[in-house]
Amino acid sequence: MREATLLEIKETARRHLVEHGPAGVSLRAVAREMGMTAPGLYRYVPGIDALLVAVTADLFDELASAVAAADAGVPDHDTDQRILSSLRAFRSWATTHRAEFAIMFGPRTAPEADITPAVEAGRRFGATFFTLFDRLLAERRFPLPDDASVPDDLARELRSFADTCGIWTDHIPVAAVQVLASCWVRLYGVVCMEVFEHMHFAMHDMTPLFEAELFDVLTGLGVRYTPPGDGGGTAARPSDSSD
Amino acid sequence: MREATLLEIKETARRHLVEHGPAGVSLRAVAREMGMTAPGLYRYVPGIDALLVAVTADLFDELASAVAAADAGVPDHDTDQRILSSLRAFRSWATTHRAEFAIMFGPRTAPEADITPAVEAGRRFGATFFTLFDRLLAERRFPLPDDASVPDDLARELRSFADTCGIWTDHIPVAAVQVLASCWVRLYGVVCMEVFEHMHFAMHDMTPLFEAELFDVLTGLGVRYTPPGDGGGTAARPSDSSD
DNA sequence: CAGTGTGAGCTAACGGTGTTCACTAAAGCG
DNA sequence: CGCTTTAGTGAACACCGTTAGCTCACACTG
Repeated sequence: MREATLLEIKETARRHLVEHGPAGVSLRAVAREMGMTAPGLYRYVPGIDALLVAVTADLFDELASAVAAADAGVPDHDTDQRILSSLRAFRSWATTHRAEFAIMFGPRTAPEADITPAVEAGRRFGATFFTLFDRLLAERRFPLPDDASVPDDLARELRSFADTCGIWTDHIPVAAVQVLASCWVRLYGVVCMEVFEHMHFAMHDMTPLFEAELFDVLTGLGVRYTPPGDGGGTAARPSDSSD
Repeated sequence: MREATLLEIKETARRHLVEHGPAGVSLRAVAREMGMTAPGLYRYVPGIDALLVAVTADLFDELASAVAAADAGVPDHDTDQRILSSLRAFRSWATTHRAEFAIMFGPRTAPEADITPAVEAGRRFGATFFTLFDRLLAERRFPLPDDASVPDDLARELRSFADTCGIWTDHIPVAAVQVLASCWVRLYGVVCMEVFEHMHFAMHDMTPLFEAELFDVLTGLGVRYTPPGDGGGTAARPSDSSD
């Protein structure tokens, strides 16, 4: 009953989000479309900001599901392909859900205090990759730099990060956490760039650049890269199969 | 006369931007603060969107100036330090001008057609780094991968990118452009992450992570990294001087 | 069954927004 | 002086978020 209405509110808001952009989501419009009036929505949601946060949280779960589905779509033992598939699913979801991605990964507007549901969902999303990375670590795919080579202040921050994200710091060296952070920053950067269209004036298709970054990142991680449509035979550089 | 008024409008808008966030910029408020009424502003600016775009364009110029100043602050011949200083200036400006950075590098809201002044200014900003990178290239600091190793589709996009940005494609191999793009994506990613505070729940000071990325990127470019406060003596890893 | 809550949803209102239109007043110019 | 251009205003329209007070239907209780 009540749950269903809240769900419908969020769904309507999300539709408005994709159709009119983040600024186009308004309580009044959502209410109108549901055959209600704006004040009625206050029975379900404490305000427009909270509604956006709730929608954002749901989106993180949806993205996590999409990534998990891609992960589950390849044989369990094939770690390489699982990672490849998961990361491509992340980008694919991002590029096909630009407005959603914008409110999830774009600049924050609300004060940090009241976005906890969203960061909670974001953490669940991150966990998808953490477990895959953990497996990579267990398989000792790449030479891990010595923990002593990571400076004290960075180590402190990385430990804090790992703790908060539920990575077992006693099992995993800080150097590994740094590698993880570095890889994530790289992929986040290229996807942000693409979705926010900051290169659109100069580069119309960002796929090759993303694939190149993916190749570099994964190679550095000891993971075998295979080009997008490939069944997994040749470990060539991105799109080299066309040469 | 007229120029001055437009300038005052943009300055007022910018102040509102930093004080109340991107959504807090309103024509009415700007006009009120200037002792005018909102419709009067339409003599100078075709609407709120265009005002934001104009402000964004100015911000790119300001950021470019800040970077250029940092660049000019070190001896001309010291390419390493110039790059280091420029990139740190970029991050420094970003972190001290979060709201401004958000509308410059965050998700786009206006259709691409009418943001040309901003992308024009953005290109001027990029040029600062292009010339430094060009110099690095001329000094043959790092082994350049073979052009044949970059896939066709990526090469096409990179050439388009280089052309639009005014990099002489006949002088510079595509592989170099790829290296440049990769480096930029990395630094953009880490700074975005910091300014948008996507890790703030888990990592409170992003300086060490940025410096670590800077170290990695520059090392890969054959540039000698020196820790922030350092005069330039030891080429240690970030913050290692404290050990 | 009568009475009493309780909660969903409404109307009205306040203050804010972007934008348009018709208008005034002043300045420049032949 | 008369005319044109231009800066700026006031009123209006259509939105927005949010609050306060209200109605009405349902459920529960004596």
